[in-house]
Amino acid sequence: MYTIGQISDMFKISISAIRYYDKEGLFPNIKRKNGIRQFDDNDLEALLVIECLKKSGMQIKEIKQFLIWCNEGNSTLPKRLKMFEDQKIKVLNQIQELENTLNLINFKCWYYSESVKQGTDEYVKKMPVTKMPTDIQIFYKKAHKLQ
Amino acid sequence: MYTIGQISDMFKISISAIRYYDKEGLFPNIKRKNGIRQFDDNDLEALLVIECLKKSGMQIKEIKQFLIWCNEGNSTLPKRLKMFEDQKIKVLNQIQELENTLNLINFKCWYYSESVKQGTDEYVKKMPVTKMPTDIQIFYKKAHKLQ
DNA sequence: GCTTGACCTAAACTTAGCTTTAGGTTTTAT
DNA sequence: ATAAAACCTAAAGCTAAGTTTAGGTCAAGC
Repeated sequence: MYTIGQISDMFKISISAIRYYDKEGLFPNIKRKNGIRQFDDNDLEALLVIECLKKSGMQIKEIKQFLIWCNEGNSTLPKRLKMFEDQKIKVLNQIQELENTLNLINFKCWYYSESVKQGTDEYVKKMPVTKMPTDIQIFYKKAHKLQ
Repeated sequence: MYTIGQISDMFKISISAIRYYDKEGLFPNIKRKNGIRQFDDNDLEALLVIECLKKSGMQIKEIKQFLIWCNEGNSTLPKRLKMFEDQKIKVLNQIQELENTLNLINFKCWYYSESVKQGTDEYVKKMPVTKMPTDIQIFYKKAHKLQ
């Protein structure tokens, strides 16, 4: 059994945030003694999943629904499966989007490191695609829909 | 030259959002005719970068700073380079975190697809690590700091 | 016995990034 | 010439995910 302060230290989540999660229904079965929350291993496990789902961009309302399903027993297993399958697709899309973003950032890193070397960006700005490094060319053509 | 409505269609960004970006200083040099905004190719280019930086999690205040630097000429080239280099690291970290999240989601997908097959999760819950599929084992050991 | 520290609640406040509303001007089409 | 469509501003409103504040309870150590 852990107090809210111990949980806060373990997970590096502020006490007020944990109370907020509880208020929003993320610990549907938490025990209390004299009004004081007592977190057990189930609650730790729940918090692990909560952190994961939050990082994947899921909202607290949706996470709450999942925890309600967990409490309803085997009849909700297909719903829980579908939730994770849907979330998997969302995370894969997020990774893809970040990789596209990374390509533009890499292009800008190259652009500015060349410009800094020369003290001006006027030559880099005018540089023909064929004179750029190969990996930069690939991005540049994609972004500008050339060739 | 484009009107705000055309920009909105091109970028699939709401008109009110574009006005908000302008109010926040993301188009420091935009032209007006009779009070009506006239977006030129520089503004299109800026909006491309704005979208990219937003997707990478950068706040509008910081993006504004970048656009101010762009207007200040060559003396700010090193600052702009550093900004993109820092942002690159942040994006790489975000991708790493999403991949960790994906591992837990994959574990849960496996867990629930087995449970759905059996109509209950009691056997999957008790399953020894050595009986899990190899890719699932790898995650499980990592997450539970076994072996 | 009293003070300190850890816990509690309810409610107000905060922040970012917009959207909505209300009222007004300009452009375009008929 | 006029009506509709597209533009404008300023200010208020919204949402999520907390944080802060104010006031109170409870257990432990001195």
